[in-house]
Amino acid sequence: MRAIPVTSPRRRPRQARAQATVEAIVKATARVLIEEGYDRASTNRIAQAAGVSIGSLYQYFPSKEALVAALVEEHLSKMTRVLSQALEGAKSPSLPDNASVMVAGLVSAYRVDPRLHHVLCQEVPKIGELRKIYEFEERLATLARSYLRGLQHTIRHTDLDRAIFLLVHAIPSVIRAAVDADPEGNDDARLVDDVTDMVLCYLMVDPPAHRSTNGQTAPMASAVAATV
Amino acid sequence: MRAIPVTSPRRRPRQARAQATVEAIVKATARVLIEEGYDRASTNRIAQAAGVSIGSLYQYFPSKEALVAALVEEHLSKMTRVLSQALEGAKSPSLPDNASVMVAGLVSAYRVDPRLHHVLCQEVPKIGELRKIYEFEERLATLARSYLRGLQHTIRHTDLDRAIFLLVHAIPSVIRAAVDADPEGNDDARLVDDVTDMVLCYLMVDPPAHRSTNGQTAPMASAVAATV
Amino acid sequence: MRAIPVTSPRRRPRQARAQATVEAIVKATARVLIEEGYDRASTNRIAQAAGVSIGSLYQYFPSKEALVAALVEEHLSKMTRVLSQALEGAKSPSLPDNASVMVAGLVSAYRVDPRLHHVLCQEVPKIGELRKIYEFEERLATLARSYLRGLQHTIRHTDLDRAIFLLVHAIPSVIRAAVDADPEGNDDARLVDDVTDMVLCYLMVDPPAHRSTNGQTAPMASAVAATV
Amino acid sequence: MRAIPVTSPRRRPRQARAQATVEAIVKATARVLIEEGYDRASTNRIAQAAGVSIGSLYQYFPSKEALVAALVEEHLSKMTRVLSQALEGAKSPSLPDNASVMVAGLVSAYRVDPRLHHVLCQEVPKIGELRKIYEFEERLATLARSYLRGLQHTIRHTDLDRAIFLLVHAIPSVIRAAVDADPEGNDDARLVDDVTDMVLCYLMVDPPAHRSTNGQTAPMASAVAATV
DNA sequence: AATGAATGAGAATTCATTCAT
DNA sequence: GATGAATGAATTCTCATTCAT
Repeated sequence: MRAIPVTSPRRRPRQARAQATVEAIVKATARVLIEEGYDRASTNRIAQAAGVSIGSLYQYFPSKEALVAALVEEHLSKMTRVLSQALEGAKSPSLPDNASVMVAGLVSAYRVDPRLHHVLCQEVPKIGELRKIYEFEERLATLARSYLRGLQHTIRHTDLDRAIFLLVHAIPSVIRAAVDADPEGNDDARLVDDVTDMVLCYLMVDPPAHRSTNGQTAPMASAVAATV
Repeated sequence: MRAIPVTSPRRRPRQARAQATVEAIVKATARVLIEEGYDRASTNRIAQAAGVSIGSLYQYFPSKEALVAALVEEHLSKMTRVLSQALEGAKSPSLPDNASVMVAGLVSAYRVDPRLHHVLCQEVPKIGELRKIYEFEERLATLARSYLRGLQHTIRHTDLDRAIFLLVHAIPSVIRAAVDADPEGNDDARLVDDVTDMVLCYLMVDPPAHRSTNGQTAPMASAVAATV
Repeated sequence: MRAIPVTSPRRRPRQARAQATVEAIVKATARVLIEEGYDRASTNRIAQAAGVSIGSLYQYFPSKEALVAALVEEHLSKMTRVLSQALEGAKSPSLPDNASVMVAGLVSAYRVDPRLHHVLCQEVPKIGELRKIYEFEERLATLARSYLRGLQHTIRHTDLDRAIFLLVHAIPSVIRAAVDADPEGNDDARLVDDVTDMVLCYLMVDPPAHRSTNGQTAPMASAVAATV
Repeated sequence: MRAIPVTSPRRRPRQARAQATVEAIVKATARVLIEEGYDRASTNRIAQAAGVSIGSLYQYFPSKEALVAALVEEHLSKMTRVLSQALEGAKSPSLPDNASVMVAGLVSAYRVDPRLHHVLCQEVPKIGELRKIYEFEERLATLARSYLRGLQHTIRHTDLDRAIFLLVHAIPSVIRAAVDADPEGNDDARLVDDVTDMVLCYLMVDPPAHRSTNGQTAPMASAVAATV
């Protein structure tokens, strides 16, 4: 099958100068990936974009894949951090409240760098370390599972894992599509409402009263979304 | 930015033999794409896999992109055909009935060649003609729009396009994930039920009685699914 | 330890044109190896020296090692051929007669392309297929063994294999050194005599009468040598 | 042709610490050369193996060639030292006695670091200073010449230089082969006997009585060998 | 003196594509 | 029409060497 190249970083930069170089390289990787696409993103081009010699690039990254893997890792941790921060505020035990905060957090996460995310998901071959892009959704599933377990009684589904499987695949792709379609994020409040609505309809035995308001933004939910 | 190569087929083969050659090449492209991934899939390898000389390949396809574009086209039309066939049978005007048939049709469509679909969606750079892979979901949206317009009164949403946007992105990604996770398709009946349930919850003012059955397959829906 | 690269030839040339290309490449490899040494002999330089594009080179040889391996093989078979031809003539069962013919044959073999032989032995890393340069001496040992077994009674040594081990390592290196020191081969007749003398002294219970003639060429032996 | 790089050591280290560094580097060179082969032995790898920064390496050695040249020098002087020590003991004017001591000394010399010797002889390109590896055999020739001149009358050969040429190329290669084939040196005593026997047969008008004992170790000779 | 970051020429190798037969 | 030989730009990656700290 396919060979999996080495992706573990090569040398830990000790001096500040080297740290800067590494960062410049990773940043340049993102830029080139976005602007040129995965297969046009040659290591030379990336080095050039980073204002660094090709030798320096290989001093820190043993292969092109290692480069992208580092970027994936960074991007993922950014998304995770954004999501976590968004979730910190709201600790209401109510599913509806939480759902909208969660969805709003997700939207923020997917706003971190949508164009990079796109390339990482749609062009990068998912081999070895590069499979890690999928991890965000896995973390999401874990998160959802642990939260929803405590609310089993308000949920229609007997098979919670199954319900989570559906949501964890349905929600991100809706958000991703919406984010891609609306780069400025003008409509994010409504997006949050719509997705939240979808989630609540799907999960709850008795969905909340705003059930029929789709098309008009429900005030509270969008207030939360706007703060993200 | 990125150059978009010529992708229109070079010459329409008139003779049966040539037709066979073209088919062999496209089939080989699919095979190599699946086995090697996009960037390892060289035209020489494809020609070899097709049992054809590289010269012959270029006789019919002016570039690698044209080759993959042809494959995308073929794959898309197969999926569309499978979906259409699935929809032909059921003409009940009832949304619940139709939804499950539709979902079952979609599942069948995504079963056409999941591994190829994966490569086409997750690896192939989406430039020029290769964007066409997104067309399936666009066709889906059109289909849904025209069907649901007639049922506005049974639907919660005032902004139908918006609701369709959500569904059209949510449903395929759930199905794709489920199909990838269950290559044999043993659980397809349940998948159809679950997704249908999700759709109906989301769309209908008064979702049907089986609302709370998730985790147990609703007989009727799975009966339909089984016939696909 | 050290990675062993692929060395089996890539594609069998079918057309005459390709055959010529392959030959040109191997010839160029020898030339560049001799002129530049192993580590300066880049595949690009070789391709250029062969008047062929680098792509053509890799069409037929999957790696630099494969290239050198092919050369080794060719060189070895040339040497073997020359030796065999030299041995064909003389079928006398007498050890002295045979020895000088054998030695003369060896000298001719080591004259095939001494500079190439030198690089192949002294610079090329002996990994994988490239170990084969050592095979000539192994073949020699086999040859000597089968011949000398029939003459056990005229030989001083009870442990024949041991005696052969010594000779098989002693003789070629003397010849090689002499060949390198005398590129024109003016002194080959004397070389044959000297080495033959050495062999006979070493092997025979009663070495022949010319034992003390070293320094003056014994007529018969040199006559044989001259015909090679 | 080939450029010959600077090989003279850059600065004579005066301090003990620097001396230690230099030694560590040369030792590391040997290690890496043996383990990785010449072309995989990069200066960075060597510096790392020496536990020294690449900058320090270049402080003492102006080039890779200088590094290897220093190693060659060291290795050669070790071999010479071992040989000299072995010769010191025996000062008998008898050729047979001396021959076996000499051969035993040679065996010890070639046992100094056979794997390094192998790389140095068989892989390192013999340019510039690196030709020095051949010097050992040249010193040997000188040694043999000066010793044997005094024994002309017991020797069959009128052309002594010629005889020495043969021996000086024959003997080391036999010893090298035997040493490589028997890394533990279990058979060294016999090796010494066999080679000595070969030498005496070749040189002497009346070879000693043990002429026919090959295959059984002659007691005295092996006694000497055992003491080395 | 020492460190290790940085350099960039150059090596091996691939692959889309062209062209002679 | 078909074949497959040939092309060479482009890519990944290494390594001897220099230089700032």
